[in-house]
Amino acid sequence: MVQLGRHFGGGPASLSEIAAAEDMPRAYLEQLAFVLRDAGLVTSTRGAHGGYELARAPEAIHMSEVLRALEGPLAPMICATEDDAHDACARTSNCTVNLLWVRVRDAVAGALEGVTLADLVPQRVVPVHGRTTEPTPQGALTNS
Amino acid sequence: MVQLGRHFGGGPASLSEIAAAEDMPRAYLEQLAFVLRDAGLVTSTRGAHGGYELARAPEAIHMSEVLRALEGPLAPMICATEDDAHDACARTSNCTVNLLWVRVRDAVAGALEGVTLADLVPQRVVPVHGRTTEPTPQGALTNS
DNA sequence: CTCAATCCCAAGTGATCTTGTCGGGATTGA
DNA sequence: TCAATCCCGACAAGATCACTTGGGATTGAG
Repeated sequence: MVQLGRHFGGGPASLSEIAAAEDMPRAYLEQLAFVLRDAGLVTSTRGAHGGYELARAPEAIHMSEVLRALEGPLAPMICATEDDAHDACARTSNCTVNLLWVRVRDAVAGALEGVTLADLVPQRVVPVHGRTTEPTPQGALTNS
Repeated sequence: MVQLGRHFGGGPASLSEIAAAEDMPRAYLEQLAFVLRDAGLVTSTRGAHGGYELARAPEAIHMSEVLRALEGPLAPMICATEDDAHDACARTSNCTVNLLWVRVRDAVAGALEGVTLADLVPQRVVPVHGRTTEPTPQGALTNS
């Protein structure tokens, strides 16, 4: 799913393109794209030559956002949701394990926060003038 | 599930007791208990007054072990399993997201490693003579 | 010895989640 | 107008999770 992100970084792309490149069903990608759009991570242009585009530079998109958008609030367990309405679990009072989950959750959040989309874009050799696969239009892709 | 662990720390307990205390179905607890036993985390004594007991002191049992035993190798995604037979995902070659999952996995493992069963046992007031809530048994919980 | 309490174990069930599929719109550039 | 594209809701197969069923085997107490 997040494979989507990889493909961005270049211009706007239609779902059909992406579907072909990732060989995933187009209809499924649509679903994900809507969610990402609602989350403000991608922008869409409709009509004949429409498609999706990143809303921000890849370096500015933390994977935590993407994951939260796609999979909901990242809680390893109910009773450790991020918006602390944490009386979801009836056992809450006598359940000390909560502490564990919260810690795990924070660890995950931290790891996710530390990775941006840019980190996951495979380096398509920056164009000196060879132009092999993909131009890399604007200043993305600086770090590993 | 892991609630089991909480109840140990005292003497050996029969499943019926634990089931009553946690109000969970006894039969289900059995399943979990077997797994924990196979993993060497608890020992069992059969027969009339049998029951389960921790195999080690609570401070010596990392939650990572418990979780691994109960839920299998902790991989946030297939393609990031712990035993690095990591060509489970057909897309592996062109999939850079793997890096992300590995990082998340390590973060989780770290968090789990840093918490022992003792940290999750609600303090049944250790007999010194004052202490109400949290005696912190021995040098656990030093870091955040 | 007998019996009940307990652990041992495999297989099955039902709800929920994940991963998609389908079908039909709405919007836009050519 | 027409085709390409996004938009959206509802459905379905498969896996997974939490739990149940139905039997054993082992042991201490009477």
